[in-house]
Amino acid sequence: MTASRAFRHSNLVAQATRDRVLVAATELSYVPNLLARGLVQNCTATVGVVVLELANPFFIPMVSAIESIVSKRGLLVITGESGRDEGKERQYVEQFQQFRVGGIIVSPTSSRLDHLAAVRASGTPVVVMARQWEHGDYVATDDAMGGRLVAEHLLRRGHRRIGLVRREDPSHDPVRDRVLGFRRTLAAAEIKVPDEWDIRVPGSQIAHGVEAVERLLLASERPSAIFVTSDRMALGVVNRLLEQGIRVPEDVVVIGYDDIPYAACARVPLTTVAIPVHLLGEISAGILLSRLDGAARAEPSRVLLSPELVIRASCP
Amino acid sequence: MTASRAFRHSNLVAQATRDRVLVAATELSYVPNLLARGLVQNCTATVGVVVLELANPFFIPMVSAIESIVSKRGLLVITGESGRDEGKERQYVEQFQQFRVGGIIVSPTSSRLDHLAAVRASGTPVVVMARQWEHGDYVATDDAMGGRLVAEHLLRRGHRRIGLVRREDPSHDPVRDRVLGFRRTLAAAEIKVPDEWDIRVPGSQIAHGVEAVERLLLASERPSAIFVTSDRMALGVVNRLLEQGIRVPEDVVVIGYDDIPYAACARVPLTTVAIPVHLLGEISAGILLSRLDGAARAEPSRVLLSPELVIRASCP
DNA sequence: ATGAAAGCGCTAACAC
DNA sequence: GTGTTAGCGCTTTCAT
Repeated sequence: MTASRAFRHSNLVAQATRDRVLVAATELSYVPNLLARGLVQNCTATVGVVVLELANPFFIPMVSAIESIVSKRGLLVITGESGRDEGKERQYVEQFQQFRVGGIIVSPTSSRLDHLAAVRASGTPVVVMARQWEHGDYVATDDAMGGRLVAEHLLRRGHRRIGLVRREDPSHDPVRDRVLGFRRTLAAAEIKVPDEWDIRVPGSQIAHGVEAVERLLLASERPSAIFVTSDRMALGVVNRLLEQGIRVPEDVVVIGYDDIPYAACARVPLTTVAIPVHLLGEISAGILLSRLDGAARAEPSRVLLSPELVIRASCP
Repeated sequence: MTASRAFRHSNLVAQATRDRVLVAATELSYVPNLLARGLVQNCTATVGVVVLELANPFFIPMVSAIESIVSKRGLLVITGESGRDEGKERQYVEQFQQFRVGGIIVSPTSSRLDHLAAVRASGTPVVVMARQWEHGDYVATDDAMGGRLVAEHLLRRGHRRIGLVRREDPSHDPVRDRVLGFRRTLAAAEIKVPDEWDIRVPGSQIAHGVEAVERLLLASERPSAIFVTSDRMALGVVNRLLEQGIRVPEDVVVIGYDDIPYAACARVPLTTVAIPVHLLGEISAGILLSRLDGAARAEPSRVLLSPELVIRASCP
């Protein structure tokens, strides 16, 4: 018992005794068993995090920020990648519960969040990241606004023949909202993106941007502007356009989304929408920690961050 | 007891009984407690991973590959970021042990690996990633060879006035080995990098590349070629050179290292050294799994992967 | 095919 | 400031 107290830095143990315990522990190369503690307390000093993709510059800063913040409190981070598969997401959340993590941060695949509500109801704090959540804490960005910023910029520059490249992913609201805000703003100026310039690709890698251009160039005419819903794809779009002898921005302007660090170093530096990804992680972690500190019954925190247009050479 | 068996799909339980158990479990919204199991078995279905930086395109594919492979076996991944701080690295490894992880994969900060030897001796499998390890399993790349490839290419192109930009990090062997192989090959051609062209910066971000150029341009003369030990920095180097009106590759050629996906989309597409980062993670995970499958006492696996020169516009 | 008993290493609650 | 007791939920072992 005294040993247990010594290890937890309880002040109910004399300094001398504590020292003796610690010395003995070293001699015996004793390693505390956090599982046993977790069993008793029905909770461990861990945070489970599920994102759509680990190897994605959109999510990396979030995971990194979370890790950095919670590790300062001695919490470990368990990561999971759902790969946009709702089943996998559920599985991770369930597995986290089986391990009795202290809290969970999820960037959900779809807007069906009932499994998260259940977890929350069972007492484990849950924060939804990069998407809104009616029934609990979330930290998201205003994606419709981001889409609007893009459209407004294009309209200001006088573009009317506008194309769109986006990941085919009906359930992923953020992209849907970007497109929604974009379309709505264009519609107000009586502009519509024709179907042949509305390209959907199956992923958001650089290569998918390349693929998108190939399909876009099959159209009878060429747009004067292209909105690409992620910078990674936009990099591929610009590269492929240049390879085809189409100049950016002289012949076609391109606007991306996310403002990844590489956007400024691109073949043609990208005009894009910056979202505070690091903040998303930071604030999510902060909310989770406050829940762990006992704010369990407080009202849900609803945080909506604003994106910003960053103007560079690809659409000056 | 029967319930326990039912959950582990033991075939010592009748199908009918199993079904009844599972139904009852759902009704009671029972969640198995993996901590209790871990307490009994003194080991959990988890893998601890420590890397120098999570938000680094060098490590991301490794973590992602590890996650993808071990998750197929139902193992969770606990991630830690040492930030090149040996103390933090040790702390993570210790914490992993306290949680009785099944195995550990570390990309170590320094070449002092005694703490890992101790862990291994205590029975937890350890794989060292991206660095060689005399006393245990490792998966690394031949960094000296990478440096040699760069030097050979520059020599072939007739460069003799050569600069070097690298992260200041004496303990990080990979960078040291790149520089070593590079220098040795140049020395064989009786070329030396003068001190004023040997720039050390405190980090490996894009911004540190920018900083490096500023310091390089203070030198009395300008080199005709620059080797930058990571692509992220090289992106900053190229950007800054162009901003200064110095053309790449006409005035100065630049060679990077890592071949991150963005290298091909850079302002000037980067000539660089490709390292199979995904394989590093994949093979590390494979070795760890084989250890968990009982190959505990087998000889250490020593895997050394070869880098490849990728020639693009920044040094054709 | 099922169950009973014991114990994994810890902490909460309660003595002293 | 220190020790005792009990029990967290599971698996191992042994019995039936």
